[in-house]
Amino acid sequence: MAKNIYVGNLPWSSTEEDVRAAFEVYGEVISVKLINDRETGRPRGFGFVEMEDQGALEAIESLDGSDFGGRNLKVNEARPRPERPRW
DNA sequence: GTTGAGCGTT
Repeated sequence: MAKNIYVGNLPWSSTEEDVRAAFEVYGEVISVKLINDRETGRPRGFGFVEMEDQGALEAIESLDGSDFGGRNLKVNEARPRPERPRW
């Protein structure tokens, strides 16, 4: 099983591989998604990481409030998102 | 060439 993790307060110069490198220390990283502004293309400074349940909890407890790129990282379980309707 | 609370483009 896997969990979606919300990662915020990221430096604008950070990339997905940076986040993945930080998270894969605690477990298997399934996917990393950094959110950028769709209209302006600017990085929004937050993203989502998909991990196994155990590794996700370890990463949340360990990386939340920790220093990442000079910023205080914000890590939490992501909010459930509705599936795309297939109509 | 900028900015800083938050929950996503498939």
